[in-house]
Amino acid sequence: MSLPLLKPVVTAADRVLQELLQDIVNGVIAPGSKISEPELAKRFDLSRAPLREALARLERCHLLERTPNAGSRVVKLSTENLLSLYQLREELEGLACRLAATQMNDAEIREMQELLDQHLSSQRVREGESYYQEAGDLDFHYRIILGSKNPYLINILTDELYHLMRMYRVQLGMNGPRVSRAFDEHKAIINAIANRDGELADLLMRRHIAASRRNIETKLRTQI
Amino acid sequence: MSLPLLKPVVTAADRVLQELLQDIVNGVIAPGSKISEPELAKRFDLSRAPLREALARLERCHLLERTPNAGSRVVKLSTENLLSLYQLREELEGLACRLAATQMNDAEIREMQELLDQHLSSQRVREGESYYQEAGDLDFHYRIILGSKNPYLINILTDELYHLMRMYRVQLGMNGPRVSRAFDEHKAIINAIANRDGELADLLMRRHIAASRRNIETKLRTQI
DNA sequence: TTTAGTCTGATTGTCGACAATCCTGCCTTT
DNA sequence: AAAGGCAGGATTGTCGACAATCAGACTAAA
Repeated sequence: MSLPLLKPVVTAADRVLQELLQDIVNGVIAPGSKISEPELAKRFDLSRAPLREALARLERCHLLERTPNAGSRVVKLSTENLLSLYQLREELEGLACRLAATQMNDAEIREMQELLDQHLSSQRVREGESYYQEAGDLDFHYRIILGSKNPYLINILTDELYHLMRMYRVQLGMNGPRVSRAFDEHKAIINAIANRDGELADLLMRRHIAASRRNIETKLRTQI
Repeated sequence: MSLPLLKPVVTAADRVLQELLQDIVNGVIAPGSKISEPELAKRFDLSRAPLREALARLERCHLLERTPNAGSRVVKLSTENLLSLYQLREELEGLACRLAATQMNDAEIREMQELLDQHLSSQRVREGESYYQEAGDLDFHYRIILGSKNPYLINILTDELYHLMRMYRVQLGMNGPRVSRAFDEHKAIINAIANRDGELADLLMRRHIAASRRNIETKLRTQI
């Protein structure tokens, strides 16, 4: 269940980035709250230089908003932005599917099919255990994105939009059902890719994401 | 002919960012060459802190590649990457058109139509003067992107991919013809948006960008 | 009472120096 | 002669302090 989404951690800025990322995505640092550089520097016991480096990268992920001479704030979640995010995702992941249908080799496709079967069985065993389901879904999307072999597309989806989407899912409590549905949809998408039918894979992925969007939208309507 | 693509310049990091951006896009700093932080700091007469801030932003634009403890290099131009870039652009600007067709208000659309007429007449006067043509094209695309009203889409196209595309255009000498063609295509796209026909605007924009890609591809084949 | 201005405190931006890491060339060893 | 290890030098990452800027409270005038 390896999600190599995390960049290599070698520098101090990398470490504090990981911690901040987790805290923001999980809502430990509340949306809309102000970021105090001196305070965080003290908390992580390092100077402001690597901290600022980390903040810059968080801004790149749309998790922070920085204004010159005024500091950083954690982004606020809104229905409008969620909609904008999903509009983009439908388009980009659809494109990823179309490209993956021609760019992935047979071994990669077979590996994904096996992976999906694994997820299915493990999911049946641990009914309702949402972590694995979540990780499985992420892994599925992640592999298709990589399969597109388009470096800019990969960068946008896995580096710049991914964590913001996670933030929405986590903070709106998206552990819920829609499990078996999602598995079937994943299976259909992989089959289309295995048949080298990029058009169909594109269409199915758009529907899959649209369904996910509607799911999260209803959740959002009842919560906020 | 205002292209408000440049963020407000208030800090020292902003200034050096602008200079570096220009030098990299124009090839003054050669593609593939290594960036020396001490050297640049001396050249711009400031410390390494704001310089590193600028480098981080250039990395975000895909103009630099940084590896931990090894420094930064200017990206190299390649046919594969150019293709990947245009694949993304077709998809994203197509989406921008579809959204703009419903999101732009009548005043914004009328303004764009007038702007296009201005460009056409000024272009007829200054035949072959490529700067205005270039600026006109950029302005056209820019306004449609903004018209989508999707903040993430806007950020990706105007902040993260825009300068890299400029780099390809400049360094491959894309001043050339394809002027009148482009104007007609622009006109058709705006008309589709004015008719609130997002599907058509999407299609036309994809074709427009595909034509531009083929144009730049032949240029690239003869040059490299 | 409202508004404009000022002053203070805190925060961000920048600086120069130190520590840690990596690359290069040379030397040793097989 | 080739491969591996070992300094030496240079570069990047990090630190603590200073300067510039901003937010908010307070005062004073209309």
